[in-house]
Amino acid sequence: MTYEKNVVSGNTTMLILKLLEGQDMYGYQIIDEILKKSGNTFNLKTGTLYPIMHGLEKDGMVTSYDETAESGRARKYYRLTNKGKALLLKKESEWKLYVNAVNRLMSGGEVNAFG
Amino acid sequence: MTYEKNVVSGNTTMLILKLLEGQDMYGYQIIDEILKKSGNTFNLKTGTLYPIMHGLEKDGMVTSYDETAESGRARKYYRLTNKGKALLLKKESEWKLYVNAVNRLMSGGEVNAFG
DNA sequence: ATAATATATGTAGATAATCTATTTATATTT
DNA sequence: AAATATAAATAGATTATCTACATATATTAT
Repeated sequence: MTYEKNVVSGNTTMLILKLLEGQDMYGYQIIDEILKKSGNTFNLKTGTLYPIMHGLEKDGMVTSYDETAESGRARKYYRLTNKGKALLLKKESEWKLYVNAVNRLMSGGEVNAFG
Repeated sequence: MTYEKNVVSGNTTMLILKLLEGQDMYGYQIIDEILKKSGNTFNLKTGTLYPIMHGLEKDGMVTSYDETAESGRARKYYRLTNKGKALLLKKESEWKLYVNAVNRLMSGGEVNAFG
């Protein structure tokens, strides 16, 4: 990551699921999209992404299928399942709670906007 | 943590430094304050806090001194140093960048409020 | 044509943050 | 007197991400 690893930890799966909510994608494309859409902030490594994708597939959160691009390159596309959509909702809600709690702490305990 | 560990990872040090910016505190107090001010969301464990405090002290981010409370209990208070204040600023700025990047991704890439 | 780079998927082992579980000790409550 | 709360601390486990490597094909530069 462009970031200290520790700042980032834990939300990568949520970001991946969110992208797949929009459309099916292959691994390299997910890395590119996350880099672009985050304003060059999240530079996910293949050593991080592929194991996550394999885990998501094993757990039934995504399914995969192979396709050959016009370029001739073989690509493995991932599609979000209903189970994966449910996990995304859960992770979104956890993320919101977490951000709110941090913001409360960072603004001295009152409810107000930090950032 | 009340949270999945992974959602939380990495920002505990920032929260601790932020509390110490307000006043000197001892370990157990930090855990209590973080729990309260986060709305019972961050239930930091002693096995997490004390090693972090020792690391911060070793790195010159905090200094410590012993005091005995009216209750008779021995407490080890921590005080934020200038170096620690600088680290807090850095971590705050990283946190804001991180949240902005996640929000951008979670709202489909446009700049707009998520949560 | 050949070399270098970009695309694409994958694995093994290292690093680091937090957790669980335990230890020690004193104060308070039952 | 026993149980619980406060207070500090450490050892070892778990887990997310990273670095580094491996393999293969397509594109670009020399």
